[in-house]
Amino acid sequence: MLDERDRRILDLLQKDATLPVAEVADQVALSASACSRRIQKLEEAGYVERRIAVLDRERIGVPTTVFALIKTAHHSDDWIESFRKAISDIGEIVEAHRLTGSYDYILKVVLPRVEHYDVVYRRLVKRIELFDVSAFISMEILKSGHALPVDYAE
Amino acid sequence: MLDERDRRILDLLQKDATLPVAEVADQVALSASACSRRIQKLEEAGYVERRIAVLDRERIGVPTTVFALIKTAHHSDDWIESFRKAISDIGEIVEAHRLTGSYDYILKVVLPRVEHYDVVYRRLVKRIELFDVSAFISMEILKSGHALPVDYAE
DNA sequence: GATGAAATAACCTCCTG
DNA sequence: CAGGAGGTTATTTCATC
Repeated sequence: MLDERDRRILDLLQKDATLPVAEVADQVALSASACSRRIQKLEEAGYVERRIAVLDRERIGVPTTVFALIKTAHHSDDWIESFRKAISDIGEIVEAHRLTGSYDYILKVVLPRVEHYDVVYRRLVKRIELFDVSAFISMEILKSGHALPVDYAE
Repeated sequence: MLDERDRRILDLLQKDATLPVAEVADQVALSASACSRRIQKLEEAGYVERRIAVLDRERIGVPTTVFALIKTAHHSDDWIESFRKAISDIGEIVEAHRLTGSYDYILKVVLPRVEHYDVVYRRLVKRIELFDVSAFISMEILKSGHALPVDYAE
């Protein structure tokens, strides 16, 4: 369903959505009108989830990243519900996955500084019981991709 | 430097950058022109890093997420350089951090399906020596935030 | 210094050839 | 696919507070 041009278009837009259609058209060797049509099709088909502004971590006051790996003994529906709610309420937790293996959950937490992790940790354990939480502080971001590989898209 | 309106504007745009200025203006009780000016100021001041299209993981063919936690014995400049290069080259690795603590690195990997993790793993260990790699498969995304908390911004 | 209203400019989209 | 008209949206100007 998608050809190389479509993938290229998606890749360009996921890196910079402010690109004028005319410029995208240039880069994929297409006329502006044809390119505009393709972009519309791609959006209608749901390839583009949404368009967002990526804020600057430094400027926005949360330059620090901590990953929290969580083990829990509780797996009741009630507990899970409370946990979900807590995750959703705490803004510093920007990403959360339920895992397989020796840890049950991973949280990505953004903070003004490392010491602030304690505040978030307390806010979390006040609401739910956790068996074990290991915090890993990010010292350096090697790749901060909002970009997905487009090679598998069809 | 920022007031409540500015934070609100940033929050709206980081959730949906397609919002017409007029609508953002409405939500913060401002005229379109005043709002447009504020957005410009915010961009000039560097609060907005960029604007991007977020692609649909399912549609784009990489619905599966795996977190790889890595320990390494090597810390020479050469090794680090090779590691960086590998990370940067492998598209399935969408995020990478250098950590403190019992693990040295964390990678977020996106894949067409779990079995494909092996392909990425082999591609990585072919290029660099790793002491230990633990893979944690995401069974469920509880929060997939591209959104930062704006409360700390000033 | 920041606002709102109106004028201007830029852009996208649709239509025609 | 190229070119241009028409409509929509954003930006700039200007007067005002």
